[in-house]
Amino acid sequence: MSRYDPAITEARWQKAWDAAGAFTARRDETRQKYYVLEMFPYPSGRIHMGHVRNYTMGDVVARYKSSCGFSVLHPMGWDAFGMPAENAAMERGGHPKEWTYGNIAVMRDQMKPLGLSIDWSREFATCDPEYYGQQQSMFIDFMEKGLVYRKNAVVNWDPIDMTVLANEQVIDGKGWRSGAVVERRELTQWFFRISDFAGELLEALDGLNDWPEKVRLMQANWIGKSRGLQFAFDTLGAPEGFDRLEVYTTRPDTLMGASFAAISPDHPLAKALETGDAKVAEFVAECRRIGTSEEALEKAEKKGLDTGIRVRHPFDPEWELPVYIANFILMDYGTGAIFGCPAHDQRDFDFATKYSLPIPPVFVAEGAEEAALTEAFVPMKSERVRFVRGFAGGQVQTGEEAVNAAIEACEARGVGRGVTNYRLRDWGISRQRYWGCPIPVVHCADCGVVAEKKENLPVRLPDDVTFDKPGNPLDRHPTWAATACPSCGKPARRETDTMDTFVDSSWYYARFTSPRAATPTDAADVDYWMNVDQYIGGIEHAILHLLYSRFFARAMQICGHLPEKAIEPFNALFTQGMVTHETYATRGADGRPVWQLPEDVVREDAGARLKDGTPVEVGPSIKMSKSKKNVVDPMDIITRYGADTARWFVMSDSPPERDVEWTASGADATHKHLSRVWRLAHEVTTRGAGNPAQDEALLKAMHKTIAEVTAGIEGFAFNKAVAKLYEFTNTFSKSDASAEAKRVAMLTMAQLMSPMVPHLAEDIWSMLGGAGLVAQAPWPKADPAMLVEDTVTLPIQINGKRRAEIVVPKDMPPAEVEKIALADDAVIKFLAGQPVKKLIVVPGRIVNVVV
RNA sequence: GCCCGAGUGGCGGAAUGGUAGACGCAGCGGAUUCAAAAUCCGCCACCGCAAGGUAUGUCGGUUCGAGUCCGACCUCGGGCACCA
Repeated sequence: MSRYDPAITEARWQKAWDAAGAFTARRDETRQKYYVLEMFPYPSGRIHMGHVRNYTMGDVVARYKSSCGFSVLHPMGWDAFGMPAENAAMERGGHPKEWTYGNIAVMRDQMKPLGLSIDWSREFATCDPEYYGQQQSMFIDFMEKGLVYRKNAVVNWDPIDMTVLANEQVIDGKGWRSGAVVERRELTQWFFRISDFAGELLEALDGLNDWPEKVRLMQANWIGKSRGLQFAFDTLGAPEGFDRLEVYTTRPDTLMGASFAAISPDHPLAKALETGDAKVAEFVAECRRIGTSEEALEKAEKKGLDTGIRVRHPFDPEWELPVYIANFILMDYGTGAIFGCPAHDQRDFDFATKYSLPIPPVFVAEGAEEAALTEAFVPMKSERVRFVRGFAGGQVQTGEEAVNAAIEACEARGVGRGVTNYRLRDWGISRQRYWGCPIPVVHCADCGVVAEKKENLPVRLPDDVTFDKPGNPLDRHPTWAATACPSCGKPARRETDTMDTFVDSSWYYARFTSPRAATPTDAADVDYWMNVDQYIGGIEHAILHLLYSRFFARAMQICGHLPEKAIEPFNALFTQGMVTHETYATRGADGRPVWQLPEDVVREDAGARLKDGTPVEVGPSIKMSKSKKNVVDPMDIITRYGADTARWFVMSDSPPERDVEWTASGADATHKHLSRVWRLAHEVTTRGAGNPAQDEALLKAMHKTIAEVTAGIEGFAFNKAVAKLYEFTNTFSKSDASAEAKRVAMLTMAQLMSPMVPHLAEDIWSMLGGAGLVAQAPWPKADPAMLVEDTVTLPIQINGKRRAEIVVPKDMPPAEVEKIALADDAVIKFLAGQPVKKLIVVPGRIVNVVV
């Protein structure tokens, strides 16, 4: 055979790995463990390029670490609950369970040919009753530890379909199917007390040194610690029970610039006014049509309604401020009520301008005079400003100093108290949907809300459900909810809400350490395998999934399911970029976009069309997603060229943290390169003696490549590792070194390539007589003696511009380098006799002559 | 709107504050071939005949020296708590 045939070869090596049990993770106390995990996939139907990229990256790390002698755990599972399964059932009939397990079977079959070094014996899906039953058991533990509670919270309500909508299902304020204007509606829901951990989750970020700085920053901002003043206004003309209005402000130093107070439409006072005042009721109803997302709220036009109620300024009983209901005040942050200082907050400024309220400045720029404002003056808190209506601290101070002084001054006068607030809200986990983990509690008329007994777990989802009408099938199931109260035994009703799918993904990493255990985790296994040493996933999970997992690990530790060391479950995090693709859409009858698959679109110079000629709108290249249909099927590449080509391709070129735009070109070239390497290896077996005088040069290049590829893999710069391997391929190809040197060099190259293209590497390894499997061979080490160069080429700059270069011995003293540089013909020419003002010699780097 | 990123040849990208464009793709030229495929060799930022000049989204700044550091802006992307 003189050609590389992946179709045969890849299957053969996969069998060989299986036979050797190469990827079965074993608790081996004699070896250091390494747990590498990629964020597990949602079984959407077929694998896409993002999966190939993600899992190949993890595989490179897993195979590399294994070669370095670690006992590696590299598992795979399925994040299998969620809305799309129910949507599919509604659209196409069938059952979410069949749809989900069918997708899993397809995707598993697609992933296996990739040759990933996964321990498939640990596979599970979060919709397996064995998994969600353990989750229910932990929910009950959390209840016992006071980590769970119920309260009212708002949801998007579709008044036509009579169902709760996810934010994604609300488009321009309307339900995606019914088109009805969506309302905010309150429901009693289950919450995890993540906000109790706000301070700890924030502080512990400092210890996550192997997380990207940007993720830590995003999480810190999300948690949003602030120091401020909470105080109460006395009200005038408010309904009974609302004599005082509690507000929270992070800028108490601007209290003398207050011009109004504002409350959230969801504030109890707004609700009290709503019943007796048609205008308030109408305005509040309008506010409730904005939807529940913070984005929608912030983007909506800022509006308010004067309630007629007034509050007294705490420092001046004669000074009255109007109380507005304003659509931009969040009930979930602070007290749901604020005072507005338009001079120093742009949003308040716009509001005051709109409703003709006064705009008294509190401070001006240092050295400036008080003047009418055309926009809010909002300096950095660290900037010094001159207070013209201050009441605390010196006249000139920074915002920060003023805030602290104001809190002290207010506390001294008995106006409120300094409090630390967090933006982080408790985690609402109730979903009014079928395809999720049932919340294991029972509602009893006598006993109230009671946890299910653990021996009755799992509370299984019923199979006989229908999706022909909107709403929660569990709610309308004739018998499922009927049960006996675990406490008194009387007839009672099950909770019909299921859990947020983020719960499922908040502990799967721990379950992988003992996936069949009869308890959520097994002490010996979590102790050996935790933490995840390297976690890899999309940047889109930077906040929610990762924060929830950090919370969950703490909660599990409290309940005895994780050791203390695992409260930060991910030692190192790598956020890969996304695979993006252009989007294609035609227009539906209602004018809404109808997304089209790339494979159905014919791209033309002027635009794009469907195969039947329908014009297609081409949208920007964005994250591949099922909902936008801008997905490309990697299986085409695998069947045509083999898995190694797909793997090498996604590791080349783009740095892993950067988004990569998928284009069809390039796969062919990748395949050519791999064939070339194989051919070069094959030639080694047939060539003549060669020229031993060239051996050293080839082996030096080999050791340099070992160092560079190792550094590339360690540093998650796979694209650079690949580039260095290309370079070495060229060097190898041109070298006429001896047969033995070439054999050694090629064996090493196969090893260095093996994390990326394991099948090809095995083939070359066995062809050249390598011992055993390359997958189990120890990683090569670069010989430092072979990396040393004797001379160095120094560029010479004149006034920062490169004009010449000199070759000097590596360790030449700077004084001698200076002499040689100044004696250089090109340098003399460019200096043209001008005196040298300064001469900078950076040893081994550069010479700069300043004239 | 708020928080976080990214922007370098025709394209993907490389570059501890030290020769901008490694490596790859595409393109061009050549060898081989009856011809092709495959393979191999060479060229390849822009302007300029050249000397040389201009170039890392834009505008400023720090520095002997800036793609890299600082400030402002522009564009694109991610997240915004019920998409996963």
